Amino acid sequence: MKHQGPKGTYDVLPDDRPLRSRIVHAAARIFTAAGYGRIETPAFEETGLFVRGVGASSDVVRKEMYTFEDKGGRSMTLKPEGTAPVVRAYVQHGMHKLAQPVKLWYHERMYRFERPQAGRFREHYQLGVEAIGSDDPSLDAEVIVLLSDLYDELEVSGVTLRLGNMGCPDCRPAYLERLRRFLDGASDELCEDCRERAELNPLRVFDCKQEGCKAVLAEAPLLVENVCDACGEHFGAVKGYLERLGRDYRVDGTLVRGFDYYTRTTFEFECSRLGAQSGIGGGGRYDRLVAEIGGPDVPAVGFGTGIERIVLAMGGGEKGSSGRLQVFFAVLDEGARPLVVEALHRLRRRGVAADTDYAGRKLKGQMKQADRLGANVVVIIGGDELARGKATIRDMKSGQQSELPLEPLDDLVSHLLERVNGDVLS
RNA sequence: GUGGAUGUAGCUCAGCUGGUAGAGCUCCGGAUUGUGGAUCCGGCGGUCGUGGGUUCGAGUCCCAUCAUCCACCCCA
Repeated sequence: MKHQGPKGTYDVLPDDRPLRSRIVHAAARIFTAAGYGRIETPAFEETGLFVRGVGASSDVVRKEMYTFEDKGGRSMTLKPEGTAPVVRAYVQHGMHKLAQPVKLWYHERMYRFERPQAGRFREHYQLGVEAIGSDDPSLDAEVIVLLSDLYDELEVSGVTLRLGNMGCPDCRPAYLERLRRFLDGASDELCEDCRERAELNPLRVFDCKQEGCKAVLAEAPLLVENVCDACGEHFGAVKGYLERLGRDYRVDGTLVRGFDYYTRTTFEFECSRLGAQSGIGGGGRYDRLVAEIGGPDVPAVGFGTGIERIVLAMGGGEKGSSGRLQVFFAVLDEGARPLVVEALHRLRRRGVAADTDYAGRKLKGQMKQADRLGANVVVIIGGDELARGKATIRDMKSGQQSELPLEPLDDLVSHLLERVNGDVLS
């Protein structure tokens, strides 16, 4: 093959559309009902936005960004995640002067330079929301329930929710110090990776799957249990709201998310139907991020969820037909084509899906094509019809046929419009 | 960046211990001088991922390379 799509990318073909549209429409409806307005941000941003926002120590920034220099010598990066760009837009457009919180949702492509595998791509789509300008715990719950509602609406089964608490700049450093001391004490029993993690980003050791490390970590102090009173109370309130809304969750002290900006509530939805990449969506509170990138010191909370993973969890394989045709013109005599071209145009302008044969098929082939396209009505114009100034109208469901005059075209078009409108209503 | 598996027709795949490529589906046509979804028949379609090597001969064996998939890592 001469060319193929870049590694880790894929094409969305017409038959993939119905399922994807259903997902995005469900999200739009659910987010809109909760007062979220849609925002779109550029495909790329200044590299510095992600370095400062996502964090220089995160894997995403260290080795997964699509970074390039533009013709003006500026370093740009294809966005690897959705929160930093939205926050940048919030600051740039002075949204802190609007009524708070400002609620935004997005549907965007993200880019990360990773080795592809099941449910992981170099270009992927995410749906997400960001609620900026409030630290009310009910907003944390709102955001979590919004995502949970989306999965419910789409009937994604096998989804579970894990909750964590990252604390705040007042209490986390003390905990990290304590964890580091604990890890130092047990460093003989840790794997090489974990000893390295203990230095760089100690929380990451909780991700380790090595049995030896897991045994050690079972005894480790957990951040959820060592936050300050304010963070503890906030977390308690979030849990209370979730319970009131009837959402099951599991508090998981080992839940660690990949971005550095999280504070207090973090959460992750996992789906048993996914494979190794079991996370289907997640997010959390990021009370320091807006200030970090140069905006006012306002708290915020949000999530992102991957379209590909939702598709996978929904069974992915089921493809729908990309569209249903209403009227098909079977042309047997090229003399009829000018008339057909005009009739098609008029029907289409009225919103009727109409098509004809362009491949020189015989009548049988054209009927087959009409059937494939799901046409309700076929208008047959052959030599006979043309000579008599008539068109044969065939109802594809009943097989019944009748004739109509070809001229005036207005009458033929009105008749067809009436017919398909009837079909739509029935 | 690391490990494993796999690369044959547009799609899904067969091809035994090396002898020069097949099926099903799709598409087009015929059986039905101008009528769809069923059946039967026929046709189109492949430098067997690529490049070397071994051999009289390689889809089949060896090496390299590329790609895809799965897993690690990390995340959606």
